[in-house]
Amino acid sequence: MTTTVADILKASNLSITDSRKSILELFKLSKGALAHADIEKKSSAQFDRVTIYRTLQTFVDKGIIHTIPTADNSVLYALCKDDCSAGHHHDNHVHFICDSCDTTYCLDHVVIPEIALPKGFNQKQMDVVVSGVCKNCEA
Amino acid sequence: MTTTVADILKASNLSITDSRKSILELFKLSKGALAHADIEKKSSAQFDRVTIYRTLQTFVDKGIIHTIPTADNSVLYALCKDDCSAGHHHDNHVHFICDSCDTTYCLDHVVIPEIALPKGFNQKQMDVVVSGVCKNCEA
DNA sequence: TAGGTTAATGCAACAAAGTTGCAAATTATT
DNA sequence: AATAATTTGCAACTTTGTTGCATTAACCTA
Repeated sequence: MTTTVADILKASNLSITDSRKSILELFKLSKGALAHADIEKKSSAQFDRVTIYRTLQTFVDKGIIHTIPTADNSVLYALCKDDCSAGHHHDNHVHFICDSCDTTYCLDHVVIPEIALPKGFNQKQMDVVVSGVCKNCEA
Repeated sequence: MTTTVADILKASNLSITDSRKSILELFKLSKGALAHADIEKKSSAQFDRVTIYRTLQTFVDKGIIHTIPTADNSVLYALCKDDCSAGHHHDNHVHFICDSCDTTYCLDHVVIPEIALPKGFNQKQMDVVVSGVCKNCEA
């Protein structure tokens, strides 16, 4: 039942390499969105900048992660959830980014009300990114 | 009721300068979102790159324009509606990005309800980005 | 499991995007 | 009109992302 990162890579016909395993592991552990900078920090100079860029791009292409655009022009990456395709459209991520410590939180329990789009607009995914000060930095 | 660009600047306590007038004029003429590059082009090397950056930043700070997230991680700027004031961006409308044509829409009339964050989380800004298929691509 | 093939990595160099300090020029104030 | 306060432009720099190519690691077949 436990899907290993290797399984995910295999399922996408990707070679199983150290960098891919590590980076994918990071996503599984953080359970939230990550910026490119986060990954560079957390993998502690283990991999080349270029490798990380290419790995992220590969994951996006294969549908393992997706990008979240934000207004401040930073890109976030998050794991695509399986139940997304299963019709269970609760892919409504709420991510909170702390301006102070730069941590990204995945606020799973925060519910977003349905949003009524104008006619003709077909919603596939919704990303909500809130920024401010988190509970740890709110001294 | 013709509000000149000078009026807008004055209302925000900004000095009336050539660059600010020209750039603000561009927004009024285009009646849509502009990228930094657009402004550099359209003002035909009239102003320094840095001046444009700073002017846009000033406008954002004063609530004259706001940034729009896009799928390809470029920043777009658009005029705020009248009820935007400095510091108090009533800019909580939804942005819709079409997966098919990559166009970003400002859905001005779709208002986002307040979202209750967990204790200790202090909200400063919120971006809601919906992606899917827009009315033009929905053939 | 050894050996050849394919794919991924790391390096270097580059390109683009954005920032900062400071002197010169412009705008506002009296 | 003269002075004070902003704003601009320049230069240098940082950050972010990209590309080509040689090296290395992963995969596949026998």
